Amino acid sequence: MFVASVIVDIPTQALDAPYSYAVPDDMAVSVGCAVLVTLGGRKAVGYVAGLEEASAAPGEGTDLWGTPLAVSELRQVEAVLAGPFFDEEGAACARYIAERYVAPLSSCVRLFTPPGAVPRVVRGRDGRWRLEEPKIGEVDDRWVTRGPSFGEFAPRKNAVKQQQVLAAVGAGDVRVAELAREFGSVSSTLKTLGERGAVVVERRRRMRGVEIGGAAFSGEASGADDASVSTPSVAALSRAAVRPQLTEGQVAALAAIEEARAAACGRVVLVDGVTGSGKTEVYLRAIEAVLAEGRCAIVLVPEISLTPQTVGRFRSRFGDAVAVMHSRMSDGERFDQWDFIKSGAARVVVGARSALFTPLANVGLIVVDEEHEGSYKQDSAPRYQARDVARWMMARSGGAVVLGSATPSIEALYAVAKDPAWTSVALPERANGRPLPPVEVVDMAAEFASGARSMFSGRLTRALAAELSAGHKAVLLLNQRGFAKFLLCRDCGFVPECPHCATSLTYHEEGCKLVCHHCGYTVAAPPVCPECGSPYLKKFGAGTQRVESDLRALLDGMPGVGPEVPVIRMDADTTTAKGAHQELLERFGAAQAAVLLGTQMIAKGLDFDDVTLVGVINADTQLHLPDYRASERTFQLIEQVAGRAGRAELPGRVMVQTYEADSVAIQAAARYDRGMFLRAELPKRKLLAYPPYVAMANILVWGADEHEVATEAELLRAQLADLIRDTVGDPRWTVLPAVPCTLSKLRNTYRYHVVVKAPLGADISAPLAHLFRTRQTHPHVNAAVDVDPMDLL
DNA sequence: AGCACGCCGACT
DNA sequence: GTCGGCGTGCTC
Repeated sequence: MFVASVIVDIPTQALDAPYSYAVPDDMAVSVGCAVLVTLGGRKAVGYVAGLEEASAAPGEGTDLWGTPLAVSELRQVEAVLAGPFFDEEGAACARYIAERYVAPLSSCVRLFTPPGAVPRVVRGRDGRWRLEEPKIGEVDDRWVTRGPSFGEFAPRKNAVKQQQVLAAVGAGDVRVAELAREFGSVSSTLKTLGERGAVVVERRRRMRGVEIGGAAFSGEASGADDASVSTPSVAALSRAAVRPQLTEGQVAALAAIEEARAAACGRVVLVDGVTGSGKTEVYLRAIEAVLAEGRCAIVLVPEISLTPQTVGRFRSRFGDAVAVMHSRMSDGERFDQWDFIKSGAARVVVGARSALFTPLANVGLIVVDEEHEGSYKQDSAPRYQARDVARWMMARSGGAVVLGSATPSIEALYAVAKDPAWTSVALPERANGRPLPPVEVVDMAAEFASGARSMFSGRLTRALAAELSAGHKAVLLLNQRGFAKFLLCRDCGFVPECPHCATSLTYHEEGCKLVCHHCGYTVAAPPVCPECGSPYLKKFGAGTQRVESDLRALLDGMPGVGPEVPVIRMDADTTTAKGAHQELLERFGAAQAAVLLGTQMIAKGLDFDDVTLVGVINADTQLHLPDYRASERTFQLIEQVAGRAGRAELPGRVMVQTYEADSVAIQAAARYDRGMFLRAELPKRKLLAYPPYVAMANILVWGADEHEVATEAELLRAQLADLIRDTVGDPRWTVLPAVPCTLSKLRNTYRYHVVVKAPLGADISAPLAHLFRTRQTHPHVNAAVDVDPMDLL
């Protein structure tokens, strides 16, 4: 008799612990399976997190918390519904994430299941509980192949369709759907041919989002240099594609990675390489070595840089052994990739943070590219940091972690300095030997003082003219945060705000509307001030649309440039459609001289040889965000965007327009001087007790009634302070007062927060987990913990 | 979350 | 004397 620890899939704090169920002897259950159980008076889906032989002490078992239970009194697992989705290691990982990030166990377990592939328990209109079939499953295509008498069968002269079909099949297997598309209805033709034995129609598993026989990336229009590779065998890997000569730095990086892998204890190698230094080639070689040992590898990439080009680089080296996993894929596509990985045919998974949880066996290396990126932190429960989970996984399974970045996070740099398990290797030079482009800082305050009113400084204008007239390309970054256009009454200072969020509304030229960028609330722009009736409502700031039209006007009047030079705008508005992102980039790539104007999304990953000028229109807008990471982000942004210029033969240049020309973040970025930045930033962090010098957590409290929210936040603060005093008793722990968040109101909910700090290395999660497990939940006010928060907004 | 158990007011 | 309001509390 076995006892199963089941995590019930009901998202409630009160049920968020494993429950024990007896497994009938004739039932085949393994860890990771979805099962049907009865809980209270209802049926529920649960996941098996552990299996134990009914204990030696007769009639007794224990749950994961050690509570003894009489086996004879346990309810039975009623059915196995699906899976297994994970193994013992996966179950341990879910438990780790639940504890570390103070998240519901059920939400952590769900990380491992492909969405839509598990049946759900729902209540019918008759009030009864019943099982609803999964919406997602495998799909088949019908294929036509040559039959035993394919060669002999000769259709009659007037049987045109038969001839067409036979010709098509002769060139290779085809799908029935494809034949039908080309030749119209083919069902009777296929029936006849099938009866004669000329063809055979069979069902084959279809892999959604993957073109047949090839390795094209799905979800986007096919990439410019799409992989045309279909060599699956790992034996063939070493002879695949172009293998460039390695630089000295790359050789050193590989050696460090090999050493870390040999140690087999979750060591971390930070590949600290400037843009274009060939970090990807290092990853590829390291993965080759991992595969040669019979182990597998995961490559994590930030959501936005997961493009066909990125995937193509891995496919061209590892062929069909590459699986892809990211959030823009449909549930069907994810299911197919998940199943493909489960089958054991995939050896490398490339994907966003969720790729950590695919059923890839025997992972020996996890690469986290652009390690500093914020998208590795999930912003809903479980709020895990993929970089840190990767490290936990590799420590458990005896693998290694490779972090790559041109602008490593301060946390990573600190760990390299302090933790012997971390090493770093610098790739200080671009692989092609080109120098990094010089960065000029343009002091916009000085420009303004000298009478210039354009958002394009004289120097940027001259640089644009020079580069574009020479047939080169330019990339202009508009740092939208805090720069969007808003209305301001010159008489009373009134700024229209969103009624649901504590933010000013953004003015949109198109349709003369005011739009909230958080909740989408839209109103017509008022002709006069709603507060005082003044007609002097001034439009402040500049959105991408306005910058685009100003830039257009500027280029049109520019000698040697003119209207033929396209301006391609890339922001949230122009990239909503599926594939629009890719299409815009292709247009930019195909053009002669052109300007790409965009928001943050253009800062990384794009790689065009003929970009010679990068301009940052407004470098300092996010410098003013009230967040402790503001300087770090500004520094990183400038360094990243500068790397877009001069990647090939043509030399590049970078211009950074700013009103804070003297700020350290900007000056240091302009000199590519990380040391200078850190020497200014680290003492501030230390003095104010921010990471990397402390462990930090943020308790978010939100609800519809501001007073209730404030009261609950204060209650939590007091409870936590007491708990820490009683259980930890370390005066270095601090619980800051409950205060409104910077975004104090969002989508009609009021938001407060409580910041907790603990000494480095302390288990900051423990008291938080204890508090959240035992506290009485408030009926109208929600609370959530964010451990290692990315920001405190 | 959902359901039972439970202890007080208006109905057959 | 019973039906039913929804206020705590438990669910392997």
